[in-house]
Amino acid sequence: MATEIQLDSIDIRVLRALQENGRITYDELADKVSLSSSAALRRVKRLEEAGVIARYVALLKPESVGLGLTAYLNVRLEKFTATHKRNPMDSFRAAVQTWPEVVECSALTGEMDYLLCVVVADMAHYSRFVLDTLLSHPSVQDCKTSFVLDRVKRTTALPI
Amino acid sequence: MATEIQLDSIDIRVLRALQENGRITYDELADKVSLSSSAALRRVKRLEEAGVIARYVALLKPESVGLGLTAYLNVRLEKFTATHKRNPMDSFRAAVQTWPEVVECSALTGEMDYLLCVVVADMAHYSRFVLDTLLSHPSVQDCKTSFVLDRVKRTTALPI
DNA sequence: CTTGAAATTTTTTATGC
DNA sequence: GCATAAAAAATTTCAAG
Repeated sequence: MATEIQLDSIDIRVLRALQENGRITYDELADKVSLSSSAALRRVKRLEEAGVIARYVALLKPESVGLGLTAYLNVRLEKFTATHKRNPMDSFRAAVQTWPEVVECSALTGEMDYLLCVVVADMAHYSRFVLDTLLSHPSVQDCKTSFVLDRVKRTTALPI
Repeated sequence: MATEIQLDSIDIRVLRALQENGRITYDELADKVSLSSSAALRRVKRLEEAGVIARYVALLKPESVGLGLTAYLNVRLEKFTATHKRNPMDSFRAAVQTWPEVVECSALTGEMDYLLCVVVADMAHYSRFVLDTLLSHPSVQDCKTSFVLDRVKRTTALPI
């Protein structure tokens, strides 16, 4: 799972194909990488076991499940002082995991501490999230929002 | 593919399961949503045809394919003037599609025009991307980078 | 130590109820 | 919606390079 493994050019082609289509059959995959289907299977299993392939997922179209608004939020946390029972960072990170609207959260270099990507139904939902959830959290000092006007590119495929 | 379809509570549970595991078998899925496997299949096919399920993909662990550095870049484009042969916006959007390092690109509200998420091997690779590719593009005026220190949360699962 | 062909098991898909 | 059956795919086995 955690061990670094050596990837040859066939592995890379297998991974590219699976990033493109996670449900490709071993016959099709074998064709693409010029191997037999059993050899293709063995490659895939090895990559799964080594943790190179983390998981397989279905990707949904946000609008078709009623999620029409995406926003990026730069969040700044409170400084850690003796008055706090708990480290604001730990507290915030734990909270983020429980907020379903947050689909991405990264700690960043620069002035703002965290960048969040939030997916919601509409502006009313967004407003409720920021006021009742995010800014109500004791670790959060302030945030700045940018709304997504247009998703120009979005891929889960890593550049390999 | 584009038509809005009505989703009932079983559809939602099917979608949740598939966002979790895109390779779940229809038997397992049927169990989870308390349906027969053929009924589960029909639900999934309907959701695929309606475009609710966009695709199935494998997700890779970035570090295991040698991609250790992620950055968010706020990009500002040149204003459109008569000197330009082409609208900078169109030109930039087309270019972004061809840059494999860019895994996300969104047009945003606010001062900066675009937010890019860029995945690279290391700082040398990042530097080359910014200097030789991004800033060399005629449509790009300037950019500000924030590096990802830690991915606190990252999910492809939409909050349904 | 990896491959590929064939055999076997499991899953997917179509059909009738 | 379900159960069954046929087709397809995944997985195992095993002989060979």
